[in-house]
Amino acid sequence: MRAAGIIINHEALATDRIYTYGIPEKMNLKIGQKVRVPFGLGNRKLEGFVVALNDDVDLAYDTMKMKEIFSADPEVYFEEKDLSIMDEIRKSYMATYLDVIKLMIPRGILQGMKHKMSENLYTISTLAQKHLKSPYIEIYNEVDQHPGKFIKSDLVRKGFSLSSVNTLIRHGYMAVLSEKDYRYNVEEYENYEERTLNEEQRAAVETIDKKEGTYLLHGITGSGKTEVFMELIRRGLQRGEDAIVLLPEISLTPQMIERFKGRFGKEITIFHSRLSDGERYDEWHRVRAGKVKIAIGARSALFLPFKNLKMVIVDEEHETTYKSEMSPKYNAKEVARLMMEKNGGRVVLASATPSVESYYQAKAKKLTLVSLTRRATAGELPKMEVVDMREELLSGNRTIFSRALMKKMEEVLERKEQMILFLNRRGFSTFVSCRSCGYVFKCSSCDISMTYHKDNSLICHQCGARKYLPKTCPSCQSKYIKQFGTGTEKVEEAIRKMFPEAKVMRMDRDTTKHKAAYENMYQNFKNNDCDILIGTQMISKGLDFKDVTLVGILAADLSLNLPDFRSSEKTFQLITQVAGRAGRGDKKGEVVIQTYSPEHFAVECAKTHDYEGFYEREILMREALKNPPFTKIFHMVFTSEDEKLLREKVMEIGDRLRNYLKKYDTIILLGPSPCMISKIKNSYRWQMILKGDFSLDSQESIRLFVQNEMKSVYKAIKVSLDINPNSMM
DNA sequence: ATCAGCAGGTAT
DNA sequence: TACCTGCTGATT
Repeated sequence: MRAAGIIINHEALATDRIYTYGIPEKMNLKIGQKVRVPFGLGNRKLEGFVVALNDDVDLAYDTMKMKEIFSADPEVYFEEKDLSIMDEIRKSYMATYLDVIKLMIPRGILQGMKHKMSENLYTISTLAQKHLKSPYIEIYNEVDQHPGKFIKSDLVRKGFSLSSVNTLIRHGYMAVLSEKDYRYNVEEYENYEERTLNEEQRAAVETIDKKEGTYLLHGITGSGKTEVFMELIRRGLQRGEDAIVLLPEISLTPQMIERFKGRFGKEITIFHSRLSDGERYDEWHRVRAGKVKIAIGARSALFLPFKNLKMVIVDEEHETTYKSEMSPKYNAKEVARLMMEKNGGRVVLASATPSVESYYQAKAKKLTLVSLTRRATAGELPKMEVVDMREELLSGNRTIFSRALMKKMEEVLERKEQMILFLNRRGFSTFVSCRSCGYVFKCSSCDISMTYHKDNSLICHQCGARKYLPKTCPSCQSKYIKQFGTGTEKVEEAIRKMFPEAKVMRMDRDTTKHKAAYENMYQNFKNNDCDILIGTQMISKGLDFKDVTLVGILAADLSLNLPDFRSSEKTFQLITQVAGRAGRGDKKGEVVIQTYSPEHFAVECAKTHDYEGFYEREILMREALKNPPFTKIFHMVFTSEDEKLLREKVMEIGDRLRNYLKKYDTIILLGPSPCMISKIKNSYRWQMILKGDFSLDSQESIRLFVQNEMKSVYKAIKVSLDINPNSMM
């Protein structure tokens, strides 16, 4: 009998393997199909996916005991050519087979998502004399001008009566056609004008277009990287090649969408996390049907089923969002490279502030560096000023704004220009404590202090828990409760007091919860209905407004003091990116950086727009401390509600692992130790950090060792494994 | 998840 | 000896 290798859709570590099933006589089975199979002693009907056929199936298993597949879904979700990349992802990021399959299929498929059908109206014959009167004429014309665009209820919404519509259908003037309804991407945009490329941009295009490979496009803010992407895509399209542009979610602004859609029209799909499952499903099908040649989207767009994918552009490549925090914890930049190496295509990593890892690879000639050193539009790089906040304090200024920034804000308002104030922390104040006994308000289920918000509530920024701030201290009943630290809400309040007539907007997670909020704010700012925009990380990129002449970075130290080996890099990138929002039009831009550590090299180099200088300093530190790109980090986090069991078991595993690791002389183990945030949602957290030169094999054997050690407590303690995580909090 | 198999207990 | 309960381990 013919046989198939099947991955069962079942969340359990023990079932994470390929099962062998017999294929019924008449069944024509292909790789990537979803099947139903009998599983376990009770022969429960479970779903699975075909990953191997016939000769490739491991037939060591006793074929007499082999069960048969019940049925197969005709849809093919992935193909044989995808299997090698899937396996590489699985091994590189220590994921399960099922996790990787879930990457390839549109979300919702496992819940039985189907095409939505729509009952669209069409005209089929011209109106006869007796119906040439109101309201029939109006209805007929409406449908005739927009064939297939309306369903009955649309017309009712336009004020026509349902019975009149039905009359026209009954008399054979119109018909209802049941069609596949694409739930998204119907919006059209005006044609976006093609800009002529400058010398530098053209040279960049030529270099990258000439031959396949991986490129790092290092272009200062405002140097017109997007135009380079568009030209590269245009040339690829002419050769019949597909392309994907990856962007961090927050850069996927209406402005960016407008530009791409205006330029490439219907051949494009916008694929981001705010799509519903149904919308994703439809877009996935449009790609597979070949209706779409280009995808713009977040990380997950990388797995859209293009036929001839030859280019992946990763914009803002230094951003951490390309590393997934969910299993499989893949890095989209690395996966894109694997894919393009296999397909013979191009990867373009682009940034004004490349990640240290990428720049290191460029220096080591593992990828090709292409630079854009001039702003495409007239504007020059903004003038930078660093203000030492310690001196402000010494001179008696205890407000959030330095005197230099105050003066500049007044001038900008005077000149009727716009400004952006950046503070990477939402809420009103960072923490609240009792001045009498020192009690700090902490989240009851997490180990972090709660943030005060202006509606008199305390919010845990880790789990979202919320409670009202009591009038007295819960510990000593004292009334002297004080808020410390500053968030965007406090900045907004201070600004409104100082400049009551200025129009102010605040943009952070709290004010952009609603789908349209971001777009509305964006339009308001663009139309000059706002003088001062206050925001978090969210405003640090993508925004391109010509009247912004001042950017204030209120506390550059916030990211500098994080206990993370990337904190300098993060700070340099943030300052450079935010500063890049200033002076993008004809007017000159100015930037004020407020900090308590003006002498830090990340601040100094950002001030002088000196990426190279920053990199040279930073790479020395990385090497000295054996951090990436010189090593890989293998992070293990153990979580449990039982604090004592967790501590004891993890200590024990730590001892045994240290012993086990003796055979790998390049790998060192740090810990076990409690995580920085030692409790989240009532789960205690311990960690082990392994640094070194991991191969896929050593990674695998360490994973198996740890999982085996965990067997006896697999219900009480969970372990999460991550290769090169973004953060180890 | 779910079921069979088994150990170790209690009721008869 | 029959029956119950809780644990373990495997699922093609």
